[in-house]
Amino acid sequence: MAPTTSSAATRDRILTATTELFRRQGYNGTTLSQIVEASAATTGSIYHFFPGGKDELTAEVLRVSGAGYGELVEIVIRSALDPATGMHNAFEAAGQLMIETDFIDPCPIGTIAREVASTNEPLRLVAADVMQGWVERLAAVLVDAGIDAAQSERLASMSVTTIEGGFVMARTLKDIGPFLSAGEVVRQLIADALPE
Amino acid sequence: MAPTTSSAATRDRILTATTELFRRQGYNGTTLSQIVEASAATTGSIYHFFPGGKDELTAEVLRVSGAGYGELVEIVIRSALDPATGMHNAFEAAGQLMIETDFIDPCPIGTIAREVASTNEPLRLVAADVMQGWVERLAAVLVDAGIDAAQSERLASMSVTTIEGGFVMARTLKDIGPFLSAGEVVRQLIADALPE
DNA sequence: GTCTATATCTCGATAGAC
DNA sequence: GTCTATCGAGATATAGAC
Repeated sequence: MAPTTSSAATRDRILTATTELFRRQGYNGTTLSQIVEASAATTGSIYHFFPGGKDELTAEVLRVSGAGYGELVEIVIRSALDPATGMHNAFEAAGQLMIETDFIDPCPIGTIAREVASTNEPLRLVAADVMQGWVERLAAVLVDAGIDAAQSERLASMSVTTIEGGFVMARTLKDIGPFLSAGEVVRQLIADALPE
Repeated sequence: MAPTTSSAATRDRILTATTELFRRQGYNGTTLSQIVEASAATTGSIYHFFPGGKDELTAEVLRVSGAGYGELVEIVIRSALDPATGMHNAFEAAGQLMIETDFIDPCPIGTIAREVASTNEPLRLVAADVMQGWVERLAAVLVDAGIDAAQSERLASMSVTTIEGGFVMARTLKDIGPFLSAGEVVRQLIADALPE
């Protein structure tokens, strides 16, 4: 039972355009009219697909892009010989992306979360779900590599913390040096925890 | 040569109120009329002290509060027996503050930096100066404790990265667990680098 | 599902009296 | 230095034809 082709395409265009705008401008810095223009949709279409307006659209952007980032990072890590190397590769790839995009935010979720955490509880909860999901996903990879559950959870949490902080630093300084050197620390932390 | 009492008080009230609003709502989420109300000033006074409007006021908030945070952290670290313990104390204090304030942002600079990095180059540069200053300040403390210059710079950079990432996590999850456990990792990293 | 038109509100900024 | 009044622009959201 395939969805109507044109509807799906429009909804997707709206989500994609909004994600891209959020990466450059955050949540409060992005307006609906910018989304209308960038997605080549109309105000009517946006409210058709997201009757709750900007906040419902934002929640969906957080969920969809959050799941995408989590999946991407897991794939990068699992395709390496071990998770320490894999995490290192993930930092390298994100750093390369920042260089290539002139330091547009690789992932807007941390920015939006910090923007709305005290003022928009529904959106904060969505962001918290996404971030908790990242930690659990990473922890599962580390458990699969033979690290015990508690240590895996701590390392996974530290990894997400470092990635988020690294984005703040890189984007502000327009320099991936601190980001990559933080990635090297995380690589070592994971390597030290690996069995054998 | 003391400044006019009333003027200085008003200017300070504007800066303080704006910093507080930024901690809850970020840059784009805070309006001039909110600043007027919270500072008990008037539009005219704001433009009198900050002729460049919101952006000039924001730049000054970044500089003043950024210097304040840097000084505070240095004092906390230097008042401990060694910088590893001191850094641990700084994480504990920040965590305590987040609990007490229901997770209002302890420091809005990272949020604002990420909000404006792609859209407001003058403000991005101010934020970069502030952040670079933190790293240099922390590195100097580590050098004083006997760690070589290159290693001190890396550890200082990693510390700021971890603090910023920890703020994102704590504020989003409303849980200081990940923040404190990241602080424990940083404490260990510094302890391992200390001579003797 | 998509479109245009528009309602209602608030934004940042300015003017000019005091 | 501080005040009130207000500007023009642009915000989110809605209405109703198609």
